[in-house]
Parts: sequence; structure tokens; C-alpha cells
Amino acid sequence: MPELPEVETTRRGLEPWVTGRTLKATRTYQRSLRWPIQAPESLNGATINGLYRRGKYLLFDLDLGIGNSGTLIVHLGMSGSLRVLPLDTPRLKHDHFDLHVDGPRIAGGSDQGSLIRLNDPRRFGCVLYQSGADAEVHPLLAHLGVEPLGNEFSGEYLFQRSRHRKLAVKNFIMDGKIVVGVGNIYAAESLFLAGIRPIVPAGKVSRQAYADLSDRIQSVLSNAIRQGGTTLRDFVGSDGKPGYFQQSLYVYGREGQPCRVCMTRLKGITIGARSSVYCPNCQRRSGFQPPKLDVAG
DNA sequence: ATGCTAACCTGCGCGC
DNA sequence: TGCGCGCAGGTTAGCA
Repeated sequence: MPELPEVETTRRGLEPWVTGRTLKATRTYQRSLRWPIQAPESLNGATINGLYRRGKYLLFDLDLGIGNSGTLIVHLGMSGSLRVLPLDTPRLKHDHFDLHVDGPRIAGGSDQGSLIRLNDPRRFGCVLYQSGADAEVHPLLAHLGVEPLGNEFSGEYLFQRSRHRKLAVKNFIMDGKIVVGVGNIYAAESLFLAGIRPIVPAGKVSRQAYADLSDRIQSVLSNAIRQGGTTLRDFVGSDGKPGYFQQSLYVYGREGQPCRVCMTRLKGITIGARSSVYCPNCQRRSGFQPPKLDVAG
């Protein structure tokens, strides 16, 4: 479930509960996620300097003392969520991992701090550890593409990286080695808003179309973050509340329904083993774009 | 290098 | 009501 907006929503919710706090202990209930959970005993007592995000990865920056540092790397996979809970909260099904942090209690909690608890029904997420000051040397992070909301991302960047590429433009923008954080929902939405058909080869999309697409990717992600992300089934923020961006979706999950702009019946196709929905009328071009309604920015 | 497929795992909705 | 099937927000490994 979680794409960039959901991970960022989680990060923002968690940040005040972890920054500057002591990691008193970790607890692993179900070790076998995508990879076995890595949380060495030596992390107990570390100071959490900050909580960062790289793509869909959450990075707990740890100070282990005597000049040692490290990073706990958490990915939420398809169905994961991290919540802040009172220390003595009973464990529910699919609760796999806890961070026990000190600090002022939350409502109903004890004085001993709080719990950051990972729940992940499908167990596609992960909890990994990278020692040292630079988490980006970790193999999972080392080759990631640019941040879509960062300065290196632009239409020109997409245009240059896509030359001679034959895969569908939808798969291209979902490729984490190109740009991180854009998953199946936001890829579909961005392409709709840019008027680009998802199946066209990435290498045939024009410079102008990529300029438009990069703007749409940024606005869709920003708007979704503002709405607390998209909740289809599992996702809840760190406060346990769902996101609301699903109300703003134009095409994702709307196959067969009328386009919200032109009322044309939305079409569903499979691209790269992922379901895709688009409007055959609004999404025509691989190059020049005819006049289009100014839908949601 | 590029692009496609299978694989990981659980739950849910649908048709019969 | 129950059962089997297909599908679901991600990403990597492996193969052509």
C-alpha cells in the first residue's frame, strides 16, 4: 500500500515521538518479513537523532555513543504501517516488531515511554540495520533514483533518462532506479493528469510531455501528503487514522466507471503485471497535448 | 544493458 | 454457507 505519500505521512507522525529520544529496546515477534529482521541488541540505549525518508524507506538515524552511529531501515511493503502506541498495548495479529522509546507518555500510556509498532499482514516489508554514518551505502539504497519532490527531479531529467527506453512510460516512472516513491496509484493518477497513455514507450514521450508529467507527479504526491495519503485497505498513519486521498482519485481503481472529466468509460489494462486504468479520451498523446481541462493541481 | 516473470505472504471479494 | 480463484498499495532475483 504505502507509496511515498503514505510513508511521508508516517514519518511526519512519528518524528515528534522519536527525535532526540532514547531507543530503550526493540522487540521482534515475527522475524521473517521480506528479509529476517535485523535489530542488534547493541542498539538498545541509542539516541534517535532523527527520522528521515528515502523513497519509501524510513531511516531511523541512531547515535550509539563513542562516535558510533547507524541506521535502522524500515520499509512498509504492500501492507505495513507503523503506529505510536502506549507501552503496554496488547499485541494484535500481524504485529511483528516494536521500538520502545522513552519520553513523556501518550494518553493512556505508562510513564516509561511509548511503542512504535510495525504491523504488516503480508510481510513484504523489512527492518534492516546499516552501521556507520551513511545509510545510503546500504545495497537497497545505494542505487535509488532521485526524489520526486527534490531538486534533481524534472521533466528534462525524465526525458534524458528515458531516451531509447522501450518499456511503458508507466513502468518507467515506477522504476525506483529512475525516481523513487511513485507506485501504482500515483503513477496512474499522474499520467491521467498529464494526458499521457500509460502504455506508450518511455522513449517516445516528448520533452514537453515529460515537463508536464513531472509537474503532475509532484502535485499529485504533494496533494496526497496533504490528505494523509491514500487508504484502500490497510494503511493508517502513526495515529491510527486513515488517509483521505482516495476521494481524489481520477482513475486508479475506477475501471469501467465514467471519467470524472469527460465521462468516457475508463479502460483497464495490464502493464508489467500491474493493473492500470486510463481514460481513452483524455490520455491520447505521446507528444503534443491538445487543450485539456485544468483538473486538480 | 534492458525488459519481463516469478516470487515473497495474507486477506478479501466474487462467482459458483 | 463454503470453496476456489484472482487480485491487492512493492521490490528483488533470475532469466532471456
